[in-house]
Amino acid sequence: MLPETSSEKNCNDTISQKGFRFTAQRREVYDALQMQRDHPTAVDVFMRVQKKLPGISLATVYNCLETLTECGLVRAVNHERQPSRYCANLEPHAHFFCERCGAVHDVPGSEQETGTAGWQLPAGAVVTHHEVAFRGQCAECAATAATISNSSKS
Amino acid sequence: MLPETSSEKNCNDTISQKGFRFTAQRREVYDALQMQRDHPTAVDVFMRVQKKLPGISLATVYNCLETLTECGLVRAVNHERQPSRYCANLEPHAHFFCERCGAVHDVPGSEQETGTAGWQLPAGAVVTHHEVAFRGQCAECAATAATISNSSKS
DNA sequence: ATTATTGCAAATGCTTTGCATGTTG
DNA sequence: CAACATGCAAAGCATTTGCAATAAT
Repeated sequence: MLPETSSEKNCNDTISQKGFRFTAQRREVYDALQMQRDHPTAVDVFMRVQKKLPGISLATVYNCLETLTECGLVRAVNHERQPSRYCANLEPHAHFFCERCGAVHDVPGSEQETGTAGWQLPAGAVVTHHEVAFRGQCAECAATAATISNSSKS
Repeated sequence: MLPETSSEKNCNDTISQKGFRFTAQRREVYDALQMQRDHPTAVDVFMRVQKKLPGISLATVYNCLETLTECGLVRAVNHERQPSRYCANLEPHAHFFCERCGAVHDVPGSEQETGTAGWQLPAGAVVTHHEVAFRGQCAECAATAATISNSSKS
Protein backbone atom coordinates (compact mmCIF):
# COMPACT_ATOMS: atom_id res chain seq x y z
CA MET A 1 0.00 0.00 0.00
CA LEU A 2 1.55 3.25 -1.14
CA PRO A 3 1.78 6.20 1.28
CA GLU A 4 -0.55 8.31 -0.84
CA THR A 5 -3.18 5.60 -0.83
CA SER A 6 -2.96 5.08 2.91
CA SER A 7 -3.25 8.83 3.44
CA GLU A 8 -6.40 8.85 1.35
CA LYS A 9 -7.77 5.84 3.18
CA ASN A 10 -7.29 7.67 6.46
CA CYS A 11 -8.88 10.77 4.98
CA ASN A 12 -11.88 8.79 3.74
CA ASP A 13 -12.38 7.26 7.18
CA THR A 14 -12.20 10.60 8.97
CA ILE A 15 -14.69 12.19 6.59
CA SER A 16 -17.06 9.20 6.76
CA GLN A 17 -16.97 9.26 10.55
CA LYS A 18 -18.39 12.77 10.46
CA GLY A 19 -21.18 11.68 8.14
CA PHE A 20 -19.68 13.28 5.04
CA ARG A 21 -18.75 11.61 1.75
CA PHE A 22 -15.28 11.47 0.31
CA THR A 23 -16.21 12.79 -3.14
CA ALA A 24 -13.86 13.31 -6.08
CA GLN A 25 -13.93 17.07 -5.46
CA ARG A 26 -12.98 16.68 -1.80
CA ARG A 27 -10.24 14.23 -2.67
CA GLU A 28 -8.71 16.54 -5.25
CA VAL A 29 -8.90 19.56 -2.95
CA TYR A 30 -7.24 17.55 -0.21
CA ASP A 31 -4.60 16.18 -2.59
CA ALA A 32 -3.79 19.66 -3.88
CA LEU A 33 -3.05 20.73 -0.30
CA GLN A 34 -1.07 17.60 0.47
CA MET A 35 1.03 17.86 -2.66
CA GLN A 36 2.00 21.54 -2.76
CA ARG A 37 2.41 22.79 0.77
CA ASP A 38 2.77 26.46 -0.04
CA HIS A 39 -0.43 27.56 1.77
CA PRO A 40 -2.55 28.29 -1.29
CA THR A 41 -5.68 30.44 -1.22
CA ALA A 42 -9.06 29.02 -2.19
CA VAL A 43 -8.56 30.45 -5.70
CA ASP A 44 -5.11 28.83 -5.95
CA VAL A 45 -6.61 25.49 -4.96
CA PHE A 46 -9.42 26.06 -7.46
CA MET A 47 -6.94 26.60 -10.29
CA ARG A 48 -4.90 23.56 -9.35
CA VAL A 49 -7.89 21.24 -8.97
CA GLN A 50 -9.36 22.46 -12.26
CA LYS A 51 -6.57 20.60 -14.06
CA LYS A 52 -7.98 17.32 -12.77
CA LEU A 53 -11.65 18.28 -12.56
CA PRO A 54 -12.30 20.92 -15.22
CA GLY A 55 -15.95 21.26 -14.22
CA ILE A 56 -15.41 22.12 -10.56
CA SER A 57 -16.72 25.44 -9.29
CA LEU A 58 -15.08 27.87 -6.90
CA ALA A 59 -18.03 27.57 -4.52
CA THR A 60 -17.43 23.84 -4.33
CA VAL A 61 -13.76 24.43 -3.55
CA TYR A 62 -14.84 26.70 -0.70
CA ASN A 63 -17.30 24.07 0.49
CA CYS A 64 -14.71 21.31 0.31
CA LEU A 65 -12.18 23.40 2.19
CA GLU A 66 -14.73 24.04 4.90
CA THR A 67 -15.67 20.39 5.18
CA LEU A 68 -12.02 19.31 5.33
CA THR A 69 -11.33 21.97 7.96
CA GLU A 70 -14.33 20.81 9.98
CA CYS A 71 -13.02 17.25 9.79
CA GLY A 72 -9.67 18.46 11.08
CA LEU A 73 -7.80 17.29 7.98
CA VAL A 74 -6.82 20.80 6.99
CA ARG A 75 -6.20 24.10 8.75
CA ALA A 76 -7.35 27.53 7.60
CA VAL A 77 -4.65 30.13 8.15
CA ASN A 78 -5.66 33.78 8.33
CA HIS A 79 -3.60 36.91 8.45
CA GLU A 80 -4.78 40.51 8.50
CA ARG A 81 -8.00 40.22 6.50
CA GLN A 82 -6.14 38.75 3.57
CA PRO A 83 -7.70 35.80 1.77
CA SER A 84 -7.56 32.61 3.87
CA ARG A 85 -4.71 30.24 3.15
CA TYR A 86 -4.97 26.50 3.64
CA CYS A 87 -2.51 24.12 5.21
CA ALA A 88 -2.43 20.32 5.36
CA ASN A 89 0.27 20.30 8.02
CA LEU A 90 -1.48 19.19 11.20
CA GLU A 91 1.61 19.30 13.41
CA PRO A 92 1.44 22.20 15.85
CA HIS A 93 3.36 25.07 14.29
CA ALA A 94 3.35 28.81 13.79
CA HIS A 95 3.38 30.74 10.49
CA PHE A 96 5.66 33.28 8.94
CA PHE A 97 4.06 35.75 6.53
CA CYS A 98 6.21 37.67 4.08
CA GLU A 99 4.76 41.16 3.78
CA ARG A 100 6.45 41.69 0.42
CA CYS A 101 5.67 38.62 -1.67
CA GLY A 102 2.85 37.18 0.41
CA ALA A 103 4.54 33.81 0.91
CA VAL A 104 3.54 31.82 3.98
CA HIS A 105 5.93 29.40 5.66
CA ASP A 106 5.45 26.91 8.46
CA VAL A 107 7.42 27.64 11.62
CA PRO A 108 7.97 24.62 13.85
CA GLY A 109 8.73 25.49 17.43
CA SER A 110 9.38 23.85 20.73
CA GLU A 111 7.69 26.69 22.56
CA GLN A 112 4.37 25.82 20.98
CA GLU A 113 3.89 23.26 23.75
CA THR A 114 4.70 25.81 26.44
CA GLY A 115 1.18 27.03 25.77
CA THR A 116 -0.17 29.63 28.11
CA ALA A 117 2.85 29.76 30.46
CA GLY A 118 4.11 33.29 30.97
CA TRP A 119 0.89 34.89 29.79
CA GLN A 120 -1.47 36.74 32.10
CA LEU A 121 -4.68 35.32 30.68
CA PRO A 122 -8.03 36.62 31.97
CA ALA A 123 -9.01 34.79 35.14
CA GLY A 124 -11.25 31.81 34.49
CA ALA A 125 -10.68 31.79 30.75
CA VAL A 126 -10.54 28.38 29.09
CA VAL A 127 -8.04 28.34 26.23
CA THR A 128 -8.71 25.88 23.42
CA HIS A 129 -6.47 27.27 20.68
CA HIS A 130 -3.18 29.08 20.57
CA GLU A 131 -1.87 30.76 17.45
CA VAL A 132 1.49 32.35 16.78
CA ALA A 133 2.28 34.41 13.70
CA PHE A 134 5.42 36.16 12.53
CA ARG A 135 5.46 38.85 9.89
CA GLY A 136 8.43 40.29 8.02
CA GLN A 137 10.40 39.59 4.90
CA CYS A 138 11.46 36.21 3.60
CA ALA A 139 15.10 35.61 2.65
CA GLU A 140 14.54 36.39 -1.04
CA CYS A 141 12.62 39.61 -0.39
CA ALA A 142 15.07 40.79 2.27
CA ALA A 143 17.89 40.26 -0.24
CA THR A 144 16.02 42.18 -2.95
CA ALA A 145 15.28 45.02 -0.54
CA ALA A 146 18.96 45.22 0.44
CA THR A 147 20.01 45.37 -3.24
CA ILE A 148 17.57 48.17 -4.01
CA SER A 149 18.63 50.08 -0.92
CA ASN A 150 22.32 49.68 -1.86
CA SER A 151 21.85 50.75 -5.46
CA SER A 152 19.97 53.89 -4.40
CA LYS A 153 22.81 54.78 -2.04
CA SER A 154 25.46 54.80 -4.77
CA MET B 1 -2.16 69.70 32.37
CA LEU B 2 -4.62 66.83 32.67
CA PRO B 3 -3.65 63.36 31.49
CA GLU B 4 -6.34 63.35 28.80
CA THR B 5 -5.10 66.62 27.37
CA SER B 6 -1.49 65.51 27.31
CA SER B 7 -2.51 62.31 25.58
CA GLU B 8 -4.29 64.36 22.94
CA LYS B 9 -1.34 66.69 22.58
CA ASN B 10 0.89 63.70 21.95
CA CYS B 11 -1.63 62.31 19.49
CA ASN B 12 -1.83 65.62 17.65
CA ASP B 13 1.96 65.76 17.36
CA THR B 14 2.23 62.21 16.04
CA ILE B 15 -0.48 62.80 13.44
CA SER B 16 1.01 66.14 12.38
CA GLN B 17 4.45 64.57 11.99
CA LYS B 18 3.02 62.22 9.39
CA GLY B 19 1.47 65.13 7.51
CA PHE B 20 -2.09 64.45 8.65
CA ARG B 21 -4.44 66.73 10.49
CA PHE B 22 -5.91 66.06 13.92
CA THR B 23 -9.54 66.65 12.96
CA ALA B 24 -12.55 66.45 15.25
CA GLN B 25 -13.48 63.08 13.70
CA ARG B 26 -10.01 61.63 14.29
CA ARG B 27 -9.98 62.94 17.84
CA GLU B 28 -13.33 61.39 18.68
CA VAL B 29 -12.42 58.06 17.11
CA TYR B 30 -9.18 58.04 19.06
CA ASP B 31 -10.94 59.06 22.27
CA ALA B 32 -13.53 56.33 21.86
CA LEU B 33 -10.75 53.76 21.73
CA GLN B 34 -8.88 55.31 24.63
CA MET B 35 -11.95 55.48 26.82
CA GLN B 36 -13.56 52.09 26.36
CA ARG B 37 -10.85 49.52 25.84
CA ASP B 38 -13.08 46.62 24.88
CA HIS B 39 -11.70 46.24 21.34
CA PRO B 40 -14.68 47.65 19.46
CA THR B 41 -15.32 47.04 15.78
CA ALA B 42 -15.48 49.93 13.32
CA VAL B 43 -19.27 49.89 13.63
CA ASP B 44 -19.03 49.97 17.45
CA VAL B 45 -16.73 52.99 17.20
CA PHE B 46 -19.11 54.57 14.70
CA MET B 47 -22.05 54.22 17.10
CA ARG B 48 -20.06 55.61 20.01
CA VAL B 49 -18.66 58.57 18.10
CA GLN B 50 -22.09 59.40 16.66
CA LYS B 51 -23.13 60.54 20.14
CA LYS B 52 -20.56 63.34 19.94
CA LEU B 53 -20.57 63.91 16.18
CA PRO B 54 -24.04 62.97 14.91
CA GLY B 55 -23.07 63.73 11.31
CA ILE B 56 -20.08 61.40 11.07
CA SER B 57 -20.18 58.66 8.46
CA LEU B 58 -19.06 55.06 8.77
CA ALA B 59 -16.62 55.55 5.90
CA THR B 60 -14.98 58.36 7.84
CA VAL B 61 -14.67 56.14 10.89
CA TYR B 62 -12.92 53.55 8.71
CA ASN B 63 -10.66 56.25 7.29
CA CYS B 64 -9.85 57.61 10.73
CA LEU B 65 -9.08 54.16 12.06
CA GLU B 66 -6.74 53.56 9.16
CA THR B 67 -4.97 56.87 9.64
CA LEU B 68 -4.59 56.30 13.37
CA THR B 69 -3.28 52.80 12.71
CA GLU B 70 -0.83 54.14 10.16
CA CYS B 71 0.36 56.69 12.71
CA GLY B 72 0.91 53.88 15.20
CA LEU B 73 -1.57 55.33 17.71
CA VAL B 74 -3.91 52.39 17.42
CA ARG B 75 -3.64 48.71 16.54
CA ALA B 76 -5.99 46.73 14.33
CA VAL B 77 -6.65 43.30 15.77
CA ASN B 78 -7.89 40.58 13.44
CA HIS B 79 -9.13 37.10 14.16
CA GLU B 80 -10.42 34.55 11.69
CA ARG B 81 -11.96 36.83 9.07
CA GLN B 82 -14.18 38.42 11.65
CA PRO B 83 -14.60 42.21 11.56
CA SER B 84 -11.43 44.00 12.65
CA ARG B 85 -11.28 45.15 16.23
CA TYR B 86 -9.34 48.19 17.36
CA CYS B 87 -7.08 48.61 20.31
CA ALA B 88 -5.44 51.71 21.81
CA ASN B 89 -3.11 49.65 24.01
CA LEU B 90 0.32 50.05 22.46
CA GLU B 91 2.14 47.91 25.01
CA PRO B 92 3.24 44.62 23.50
CA HIS B 93 0.59 42.06 24.35
CA ALA B 94 -1.36 39.12 23.00
CA HIS B 95 -5.14 38.76 22.66
CA PHE B 96 -7.70 36.34 23.95
CA PHE B 97 -10.80 35.82 21.82
CA CYS B 98 -13.92 34.31 23.34
CA GLU B 99 -15.49 32.08 20.72
CA ARG B 100 -18.87 32.27 22.43
CA CYS B 101 -19.53 35.94 23.12
CA GLY B 102 -16.90 37.46 20.83
CA ALA B 103 -15.20 39.42 23.61
CA VAL B 104 -11.55 40.30 23.10
CA HIS B 105 -9.18 40.73 26.04
CA ASP B 106 -5.61 41.94 26.22
CA VAL B 107 -3.11 39.35 27.42
CA PRO B 108 0.10 40.83 28.82
CA GLY B 109 3.00 38.43 28.79
CA SER B 110 6.64 38.30 29.69
CA GLU B 111 7.32 35.89 26.87
CA GLN B 112 6.43 38.51 24.29
CA GLU B 113 9.98 39.80 24.55
CA THR B 114 11.41 36.33 24.07
CA GLY B 115 10.52 36.92 20.46
CA THR B 116 11.70 34.38 17.96
CA ALA B 117 13.65 32.21 20.41
CA GLY B 118 12.69 28.56 20.17
CA TRP B 119 11.13 28.91 16.73
CA GLN B 120 12.66 27.44 13.61
CA LEU B 121 12.07 30.41 11.36
CA PRO B 122 12.92 30.16 7.65
CA ALA B 123 16.61 30.89 7.10
CA GLY B 124 17.29 34.50 6.26
CA ALA B 125 13.85 35.71 7.20
CA VAL B 126 13.64 39.14 8.82
CA VAL B 127 10.90 39.27 11.44
CA THR B 128 9.30 42.66 12.08
CA HIS B 129 6.12 41.65 13.89
CA HIS B 130 5.13 38.88 16.24
CA GLU B 131 1.54 38.13 17.09
CA VAL B 132 0.10 35.74 19.63
CA ALA B 133 -3.58 34.89 19.90
CA PHE B 134 -5.53 32.66 22.24
CA ARG B 135 -9.01 31.39 21.56
CA GLY B 136 -11.45 29.76 23.95
CA GLN B 137 -14.14 30.76 26.38
CA CYS B 138 -14.05 33.68 28.76
CA ALA B 139 -14.87 33.14 32.42
CA GLU B 140 -18.55 34.11 32.01
CA CYS B 141 -19.12 31.91 28.99
CA ALA B 142 -17.26 28.96 30.51
CA ALA B 143 -19.53 29.26 33.57
CA THR B 144 -22.66 29.41 31.42
CA ALA B 145 -21.52 26.41 29.41
CA ALA B 146 -20.92 24.44 32.63
CA THR B 147 -24.40 25.32 33.91
CA ILE B 148 -26.06 24.19 30.69
CA SER B 149 -24.03 21.01 30.63
CA ASN B 150 -24.95 20.28 34.27
CA SER B 151 -28.66 20.91 33.83
CA SER B 152 -28.82 18.62 30.81
CA LYS B 153 -27.11 15.87 32.82
CA SER B 154 -29.73 15.82 35.59
C1' DA C 1 -35.45 6.26 -2.61
C1' DT C 2 -33.34 9.12 0.33
C1' DT C 3 -29.92 12.13 1.58
C1' DA C 4 -25.80 14.58 0.54
C1' DT C 5 -23.21 17.29 -2.81
C1' DT C 6 -22.49 19.90 -6.73
C1' DG C 7 -22.56 24.07 -9.75
C1' DC C 8 -24.35 28.23 -10.84
C1' DA C 9 -25.79 32.76 -9.77
C1' DA C 10 -27.11 35.85 -6.54
C1' DA C 11 -26.47 37.57 -2.01
C1' DT C 12 -23.77 38.85 2.01
C1' DG C 13 -20.73 41.47 4.96
C1' DC C 14 -16.74 44.16 5.77
C1' DT C 15 -14.10 47.49 3.88
C1' DT C 16 -12.52 50.73 0.31
C1' DT C 17 -13.04 54.24 -3.20
C1' DG C 18 -14.62 58.14 -6.36
C1' DC C 19 -16.11 62.37 -6.20
C1' DA C 20 -18.33 66.64 -4.94
C1' DT C 21 -18.50 69.47 -0.90
C1' DG C 22 -16.58 71.38 3.13
C1' DT C 23 -12.66 72.51 6.14
C1' DT C 24 -8.04 73.66 7.56
C1' DG C 25 -3.63 75.83 7.51
C1' DC D 1 -6.07 79.42 -2.16
C1' DA D 2 -4.15 74.94 -2.07
C1' DA D 3 -4.15 70.65 0.14
C1' DC D 4 -6.48 67.68 2.80
C1' DA D 5 -10.66 65.42 4.96
C1' DT D 6 -15.43 64.42 5.01
C1' DG D 7 -19.88 62.26 3.66
C1' DC D 8 -22.41 59.84 0.59
C1' DA D 9 -23.24 56.25 -2.52
C1' DA D 10 -21.36 52.88 -5.19
C1' DA D 11 -17.92 49.42 -5.91
C1' DG D 12 -14.76 45.65 -4.44
C1' DC D 13 -13.45 41.37 -2.73
C1' DA D 14 -13.66 37.04 -0.23
C1' DT D 15 -16.88 34.12 1.11
C1' DT D 16 -21.56 32.11 1.70
C1' DT D 17 -26.09 30.65 0.37
C1' DG D 18 -30.45 29.24 -2.21
C1' DC D 19 -31.82 26.13 -5.25
C1' DA D 20 -32.32 22.96 -9.05
C1' DA D 21 -29.71 19.24 -10.98
C1' DT D 22 -26.77 15.34 -9.99
C1' DA D 23 -24.53 11.62 -7.59
C1' DA D 24 -23.82 8.38 -3.81
C1' DT D 25 -25.42 5.11 -0.33
